[in-house]
Amino acid sequence: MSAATTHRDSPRPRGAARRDALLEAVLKIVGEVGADAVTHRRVAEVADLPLASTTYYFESKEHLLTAALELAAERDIARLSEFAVHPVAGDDPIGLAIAAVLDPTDETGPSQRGSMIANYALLLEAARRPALQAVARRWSEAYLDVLGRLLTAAGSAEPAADAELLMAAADGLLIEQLTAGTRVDLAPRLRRLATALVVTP
Amino acid sequence: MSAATTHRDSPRPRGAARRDALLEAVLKIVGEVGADAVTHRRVAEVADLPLASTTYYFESKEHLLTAALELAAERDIARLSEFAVHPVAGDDPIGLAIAAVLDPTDETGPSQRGSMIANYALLLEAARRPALQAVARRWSEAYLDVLGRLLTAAGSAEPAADAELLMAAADGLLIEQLTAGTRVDLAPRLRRLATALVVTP
DNA sequence: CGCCAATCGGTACGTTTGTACCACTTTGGT
DNA sequence: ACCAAAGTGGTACAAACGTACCGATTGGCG
Repeated sequence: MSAATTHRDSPRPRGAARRDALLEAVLKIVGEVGADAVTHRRVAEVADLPLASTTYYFESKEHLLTAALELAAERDIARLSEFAVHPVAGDDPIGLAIAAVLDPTDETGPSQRGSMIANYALLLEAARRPALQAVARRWSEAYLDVLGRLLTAAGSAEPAADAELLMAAADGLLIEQLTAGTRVDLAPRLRRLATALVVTP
Repeated sequence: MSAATTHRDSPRPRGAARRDALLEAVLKIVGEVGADAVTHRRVAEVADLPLASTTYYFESKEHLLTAALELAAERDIARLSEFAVHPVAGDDPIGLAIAAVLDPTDETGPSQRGSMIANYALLLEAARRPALQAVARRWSEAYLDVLGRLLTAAGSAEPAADAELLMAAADGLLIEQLTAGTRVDLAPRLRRLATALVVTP
């Protein structure tokens, strides 16, 4: 975070804030309008920056989308890590697992919904662009790691398999909520799944 | 009585084949390249039809995408209905449920993968376009109906909730396979989930 | 200070886009 | 056979697009 003021070999050159603002704008547009609405001009406008800044920091639109996926993934992984370092034995591990996987839903507001749409839309881009698959894998592995830990604490006989199922079910339920426009609390549903898995040998 | 008393009972207007070919082309493009690659010219080229045919059958690009989602949904619902009318008691209901939800994976080849990507990409469009949410709901309800029936036969205490979880998990696993580029048999994983749910009161 | 490279921002260019238009052919009821 | 409606396809055009270019500006280092 803290940048050395003297050495210019710092990994954060001067205009890093602009770069971040552009990626932020990409995520906003993808979530609100769609990936095909991501144009250099619109990104620059949303970020309140001149058009040329987009080509200065990203050599092509492809790189812009790739970097946006990476940002979304890294941001979510950072959020997840708070759940990973939770050694408190008193808490319900299943409840923590569900909270970890449902956390983005908690914060109300349409912006949260938009960022979730952006996450899934960009993730799906990885299905067609091999360059993004590495990011997608890191993302899911971060989830599987945290969930596997928590399910082990919950007494699962197959923590790896159960983590995969829990994550998949959460993704599926969230996507269904987004696409059908419904609004129900997913926690009880996932709790049924998690408890059923944990008691199964 | 008037001259307009022509017989319009024909269920398919004359140019329906062209309309279908255009929608087919849209699905192919969405699956192989992406939704933002769907342009009038490319659609016409893939369908081997003149450019003007796209504007003749669809008044805008938006309508084109909407109709493509509807086609994908109706096609998949038709496939599903074969599992719904399966009264054979000797079969394993859980196996049938897994087969219903994993069926598109069976057929090998990259085209199947592409159509699955197209399905999820178009489905995600419904998150932003309210006009598509009705289609998305019909689609998921068709799955929930079939799965609920099969899980009831399997002895589930909560067939509706379990059907929702099974469908969500299948979607999540399929998306993960598509985005991470992995290739494993999902049936055993889903069987663990289904059996765990069925034995849980 | 004065320098130099990074950063900035305005503008230009060739391409692609969505959509409109219009002349032509085919179709089916009378 | 006739004719309105439906279908067909070539072309046109303004707008938006990705990207290149280049002079002005900035801030740390000698």
